[in-house]
Amino acid sequence: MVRGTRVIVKTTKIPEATIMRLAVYSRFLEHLRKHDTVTTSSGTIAEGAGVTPAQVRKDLAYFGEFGTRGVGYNVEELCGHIRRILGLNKKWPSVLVGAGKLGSALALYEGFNIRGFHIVGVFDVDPDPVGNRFGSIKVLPMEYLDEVIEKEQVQIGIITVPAVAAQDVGERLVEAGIKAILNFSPHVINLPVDIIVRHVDFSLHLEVLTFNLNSRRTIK
Amino acid sequence: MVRGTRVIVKTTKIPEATIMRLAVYSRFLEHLRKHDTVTTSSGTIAEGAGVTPAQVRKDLAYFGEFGTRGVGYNVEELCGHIRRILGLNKKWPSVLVGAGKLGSALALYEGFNIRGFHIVGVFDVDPDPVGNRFGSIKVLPMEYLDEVIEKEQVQIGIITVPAVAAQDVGERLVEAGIKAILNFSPHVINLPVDIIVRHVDFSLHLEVLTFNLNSRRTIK
DNA sequence: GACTGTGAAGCCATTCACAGCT
DNA sequence: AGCTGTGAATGGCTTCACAGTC
Repeated sequence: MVRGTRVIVKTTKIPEATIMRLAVYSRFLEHLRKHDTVTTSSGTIAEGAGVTPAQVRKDLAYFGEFGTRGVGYNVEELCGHIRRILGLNKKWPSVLVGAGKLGSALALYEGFNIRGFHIVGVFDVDPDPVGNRFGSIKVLPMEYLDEVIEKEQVQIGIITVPAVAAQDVGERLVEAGIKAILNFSPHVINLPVDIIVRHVDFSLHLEVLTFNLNSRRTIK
Repeated sequence: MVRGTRVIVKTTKIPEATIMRLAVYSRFLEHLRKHDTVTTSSGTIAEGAGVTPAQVRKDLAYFGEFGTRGVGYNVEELCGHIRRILGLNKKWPSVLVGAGKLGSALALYEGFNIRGFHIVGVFDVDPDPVGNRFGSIKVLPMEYLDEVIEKEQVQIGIITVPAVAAQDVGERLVEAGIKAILNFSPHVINLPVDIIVRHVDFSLHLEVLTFNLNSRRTIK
């Protein structure tokens, strides 16, 4: 124990799976809100999120007591709580590196902007797409990376370059001051431990499907 | 116990996380193979995949003994084994429903075709994009779904429609004989238990990032 | 000496079951 | 009666540590 430390560190480690589910709950709650539902229950949320009611309650319990016993949860209120927990009450400007097919789709993808993430810069090493425009954003050469990141206070970087370039781009982003990275390339990247990195690889999920299709047929 | 049953069901449940990691290992092994590496070790694979050596060995142990004690693994051989386990030795034709930005990016994404998945049909309910072409594939109206699925023996469906349409499209795919679904829409879908469904939602991952950025700053 | 394969231990997440509130 | 919040129990995944092999 460090003497004199006044900061109370929440020692309860929250499972990452819980965070992911909270995000799913928030989606479902927004859906309910749109349909003017005022009150809901752990059972209803569970069904909408594809989990068990006990799971919903446990997940929420990590952060406080948001419901009323015997009654349930106020949709509007719970939705707000979860959004605040996830940090969705703030704006999160981000930069995207890799202006290929996937990159352009993500840059234009409405789903991102809707939820508080907006891409303030798209970059590419390859001079070819530079100068092109994706919606209102134009693709810039890598030289402008530091400038944009500092000016717009960007903390999040999205990588959509081919596998071979991923590691380099990751390091480049860290140099430029990025704190968290979403890596869509099919290559694992190694960065300092204080950088939050998440690897999102579609084909990985496809391979889980083929594994299951395969073994299911074998067993039958 | 059912009398007379001769089928030996492998009771060892394999963790889904193991399958996902095997897919990552196979990527790294292919990378090694390209660089003409003949032999490797659990330590090297672990580093390339961002896990521990023990984890690599445990994962492989579910399926057999592929290495040589004191020596390591033959890259070519292990790669083949894993590919066979995941079912990647076969072709997996698939259909994609939802010809929006994300759908078109995925249909054109080289990463898919490379690994044995190829999209044999792109569909959309909205008549607008129908008739457009994504590379060599043209977007068809939903009426042709059953025909294509049967003719091409398709088992995998990819959903890239907006949230509101996801459930309907899922049911439609199941009707048409699809056995496994990759759902890219931001809405959980409920389908019969014998259908394998995986939900891939980018913004979920972004929200994990913002949660971490948020709580990190609070603790500091 | 190096590295795999594996039972056992440890750890973490989910589920259960019930007390507590409305 | 209905539904939340939670300690306890369960189950499952990961890590450890070492015997076995080259």
